Amino acid sequence: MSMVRGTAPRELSLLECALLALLRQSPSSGYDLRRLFAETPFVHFSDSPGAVYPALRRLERRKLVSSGGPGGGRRRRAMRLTPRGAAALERWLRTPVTRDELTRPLDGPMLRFAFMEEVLGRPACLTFLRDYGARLHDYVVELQAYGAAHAKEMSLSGRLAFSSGLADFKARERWAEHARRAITEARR
Amino acid sequence: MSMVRGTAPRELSLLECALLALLRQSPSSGYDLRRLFAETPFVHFSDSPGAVYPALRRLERRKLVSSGGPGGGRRRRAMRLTPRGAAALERWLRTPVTRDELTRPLDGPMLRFAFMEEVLGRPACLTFLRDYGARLHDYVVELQAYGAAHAKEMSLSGRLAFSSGLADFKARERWAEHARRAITEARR
DNA sequence: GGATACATGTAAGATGTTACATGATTGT
DNA sequence: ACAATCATGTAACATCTTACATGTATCC
Repeated sequence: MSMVRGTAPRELSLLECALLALLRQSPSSGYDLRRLFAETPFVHFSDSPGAVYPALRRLERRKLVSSGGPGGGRRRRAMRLTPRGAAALERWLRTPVTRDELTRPLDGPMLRFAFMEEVLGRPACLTFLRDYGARLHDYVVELQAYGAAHAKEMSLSGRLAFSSGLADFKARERWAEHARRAITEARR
Repeated sequence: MSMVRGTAPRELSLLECALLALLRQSPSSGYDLRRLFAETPFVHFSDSPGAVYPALRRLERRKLVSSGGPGGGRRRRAMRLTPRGAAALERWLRTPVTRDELTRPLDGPMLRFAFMEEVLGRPACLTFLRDYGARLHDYVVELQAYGAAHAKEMSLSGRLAFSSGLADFKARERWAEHARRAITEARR
């Protein structure tokens, strides 16, 4: 029963929206998009075939993207935006920000840390923070290398979004250092 | 290779790990946990019954949590950690941080912004950033109020994790301001 | 006894994961 | 012809979402 979803202009998933945006930049095959997701540390989506190909078929079914022909066999099929797809992309981009979009679940490391003191004690927290900080540093270096190599190809807003992600990780690296001091200096 | 998922010590989901940690703090019913998720802006998981109750049943099936009796009817069933559950919690907390745990998908607003200039142009970016900044500010205020009210009940590592989340949103608010200046001052 | 809040759960559907299957193209 | 790589897709499974169904306790 119930209907509701399954009929009308069901909302697009983030992955589907990202695919629309990427296809607007240049027509691409599912394989191209998977490689992009696998190689780009920035636009981070799954490169698994079971995610990308079904998403493309959903967009095609809604006539938001299309390849030229029906594409039999297993030949490469570059998809491109249709006018309806371009309109859907614009609508999505104009969506105002809601509070719910801001709230994100804690990531794994931070969730572990939040419960760590009570279960493992402060020495374990210090060990964890040293490890976490080192990984964050590695990743910041990796991101900076990517940014240096690819900034030229990005739009201004793309570069700014990238710099926001980079700043997030740098800030968290500083936080890890701060947290170590706070734990070291805490009495009791 | 292989590993076959579906047989052995399948990995616990983040939600399941969070449930273990919360049940260690105090035995709770599914309803308690749902309310906690609904009311806490910090440990952000879904409060939907279709997520929480099945997760508890999975943990119970693995003998990581248990209520006293079989709990017939629809009476309240407070679940608590078993020794196995406590061991699983400790194992999870000791998991070292991997690179994959650091990479997170862009959230909705930032993903939209990354593609915005090319499709909608710079004036739309400025409008978006003003809106985004205002929402971020509202949320920072909300988080600070929560922190002021609940810091006393948190452990040191819990407070530090909370402060990390708060710092993330403050940093993004500053970023939005920076991005507006960068776009305003950009030539062309 | 009846309303309301408490409390647990299921059903249908969407999406994502990993592992596998298979067709097409290219280089030797 | 054969192998390697490119390219698309499916199958089985797990989890989460929304909407619904149902039982229990409490208050008047």
